[in-house]
Amino acid sequence: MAWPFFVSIFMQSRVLHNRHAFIGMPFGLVFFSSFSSCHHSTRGSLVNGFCPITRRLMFLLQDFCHNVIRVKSIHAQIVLRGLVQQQFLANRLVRIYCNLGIVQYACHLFEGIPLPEAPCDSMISGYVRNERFTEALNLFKLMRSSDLEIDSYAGNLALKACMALSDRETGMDIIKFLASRGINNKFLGSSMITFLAKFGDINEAKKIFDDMIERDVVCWNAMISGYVQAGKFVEAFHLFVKMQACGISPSPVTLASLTQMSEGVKNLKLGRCVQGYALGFQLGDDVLVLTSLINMYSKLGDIESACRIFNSMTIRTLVSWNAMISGYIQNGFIHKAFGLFRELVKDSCQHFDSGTIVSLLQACSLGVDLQGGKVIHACVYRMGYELNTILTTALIDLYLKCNELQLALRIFQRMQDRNVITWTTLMVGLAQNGQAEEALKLFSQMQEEGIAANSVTLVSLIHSCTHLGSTKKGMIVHGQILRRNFSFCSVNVTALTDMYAKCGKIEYAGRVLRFSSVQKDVILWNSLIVGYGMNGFGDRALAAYHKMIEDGLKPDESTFISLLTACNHSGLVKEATELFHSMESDHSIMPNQKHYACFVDLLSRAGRLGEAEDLINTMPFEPESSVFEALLNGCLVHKNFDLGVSAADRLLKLDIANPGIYVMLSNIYARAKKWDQVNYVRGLMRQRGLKKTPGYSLVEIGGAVHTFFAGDNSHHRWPEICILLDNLRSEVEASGYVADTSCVLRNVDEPMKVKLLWGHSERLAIAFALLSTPAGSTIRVTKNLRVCIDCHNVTQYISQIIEREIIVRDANRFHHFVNGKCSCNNYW
DNA sequence: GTAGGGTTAG
Repeated sequence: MAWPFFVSIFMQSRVLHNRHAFIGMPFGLVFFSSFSSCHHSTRGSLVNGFCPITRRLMFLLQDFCHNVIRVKSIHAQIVLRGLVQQQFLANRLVRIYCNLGIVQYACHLFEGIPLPEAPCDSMISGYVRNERFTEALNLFKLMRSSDLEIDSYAGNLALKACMALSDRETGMDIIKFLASRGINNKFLGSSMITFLAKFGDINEAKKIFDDMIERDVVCWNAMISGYVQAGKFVEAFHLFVKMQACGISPSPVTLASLTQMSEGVKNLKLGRCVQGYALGFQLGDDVLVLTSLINMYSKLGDIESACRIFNSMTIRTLVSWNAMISGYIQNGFIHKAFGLFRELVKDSCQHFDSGTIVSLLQACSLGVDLQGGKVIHACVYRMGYELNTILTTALIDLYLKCNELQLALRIFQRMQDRNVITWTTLMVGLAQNGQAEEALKLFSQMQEEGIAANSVTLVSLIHSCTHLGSTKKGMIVHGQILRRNFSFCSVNVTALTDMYAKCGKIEYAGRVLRFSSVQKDVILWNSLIVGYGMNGFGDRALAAYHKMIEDGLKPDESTFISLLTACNHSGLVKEATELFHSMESDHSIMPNQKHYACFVDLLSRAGRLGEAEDLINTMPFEPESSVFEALLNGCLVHKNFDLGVSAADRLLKLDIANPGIYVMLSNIYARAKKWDQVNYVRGLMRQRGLKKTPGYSLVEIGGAVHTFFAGDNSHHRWPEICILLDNLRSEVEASGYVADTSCVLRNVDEPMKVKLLWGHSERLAIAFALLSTPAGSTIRVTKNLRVCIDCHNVTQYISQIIEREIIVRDANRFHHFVNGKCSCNNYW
């Protein structure tokens, strides 16, 4: 609705611009020439020299700079009066649009003005403010190549853009360029310190800091903050002390850095000390300090202190309100957050900005509150904020979290101005809604539009590849990570390790780790342990655990989940029992519900149902449904009817809406051939509106992922698949395979059971892979549920007959079939 | 309207 309006303004501005050139607008030209010849610092005094209309427009812009609709109408007046060429007005408009987060308006306005007079500085600042760093750098390059006047202002902003883009090279180039122009003031010094600190060159930064002849409080702050960002809290604190010894008193910014430090070390006591310092330095009522304290307290979970500070504040900025609102949200007080918002708007009659709305939208996302989100969405439109990229991205995120895919896509398609984060949000959301393939397609589309992926984008893409079981696509993303220099980032390396391990290429996972210089943290080790476990290498998982301890790292709760699962898959009951007991005695980690569920799963799969039951009865807290689920599953495998039924009974009291329980219970009855009970349980499921998750298998051929459901004849090569499966069936039967129909838990005759087995999705996927890949190549299939015992048997035979390696990843482990055998040894 | 800094989307 607002976009065509702007286009019309834009068109007019171009027309006027041309007219301007020929006819000349008296006021515009007079003031324009007086501006271009005068020095920056004298501009302010000229404001009063403007004609009354210009002056009035300028004041109006100032007064209504937060109201998009009013700004647009003032903009229209400026255009109609032919004043758009006036540098002062254009400058202010560009700045206001950028502040409102509507960069494209500013951009069009900017492009309509010939370069020498264009408000380059404001535009560069607007780009940086809106995180459009590439555009900022491009403009800076343009300024350089057009030989425009460049001072430390634009230079510093360009340097900031380089920091955000992790582009060290360009940054160093800019520093050299500024030096060659003789620009070397304290502004640049501080920026350089920040720049080098951001790139981990904290020692280089310290050198510059030490070499500076005159150091003001800003320089000290830059250095202290550099240390805080680098996690060097001791050095930061020493510098803080030294600064005072040099006779420089801390500024509000210094104290803000110190509160961040308390946040970094997660030390509430230190935070309280900083608050004490603030009082000592007469900064106890500074907005900046108090706001950062609110932030620190709410991040550390002390919402009462945050609240107390907020209530005591005599002056509050919008940022303070936003910090408090977001603090409430982070601590789960959603209603209080909305209450505060109401207070802000109604009682205090203050304006709110996109930041406020973003926090509220986040609250809706967390609580999956679609209704609340829609109200805010309407509000966004009423305020004219629909073109703000951050806000719209938050809306897309909300709709995706509420599973409203269509709404999210519609907003995305209508968006004029999409950045990396917008694209990434959509990719993550699609993957979470089970559309990983769409997410990957979106990546190519994003690249076509010339938007560069960042580290978060790449991590989300790797997750999608993992989900699809596609190493081919994963390797393309891996290439991007190497090319874009993200291989030092432990999150990326962890995602890669996880992807290779979960796609059955455990040797690649090991190689990624060997060749990366990344500092291994617990999460990275955990992902490797999970990988080994899933691939059936319980011994290697244990070895990795011991190596990790040797390296001096402390295992965490997930380490033990990964280890217990690994032992479970490899049948290492003794080792698991030892680990489970060592948790508390050696590492002071109390086993939680998940640990108990894992251990019960392991015991009951190993047939030690009595021990599992005893363990549950001696648990120090009430067991959750996951614990009984593990026991129930064990009962199903080991055909313990009575214990199974009683476990299901307790389970249904805890979790009545979990379809998995009904399926397991009906399977237990089916095993005992109690078909009446089976029908009763199935009827109960239907009655309660619960649906069983359908099983499916995926196979990737030439970059395309093919999905098969059981008995699914919709694939375009279905006739060939049928023929191939028939042939395979006679061959495996000739080799001695006998169908094990125990897993077909339906009341049908034997031949029908066998027929159903041959329709299982993994067999269809394997047959299709055989049709579409060259002889001798490895076949990889991914299944969402567990592979059944008969499919497991038959795949062993198939691997022998066709002389191929077949890798099947199911819901929780890997099966490598080679020469008629499976790596997992034991199918439970 | 320049550096250091408090809130906000992945």
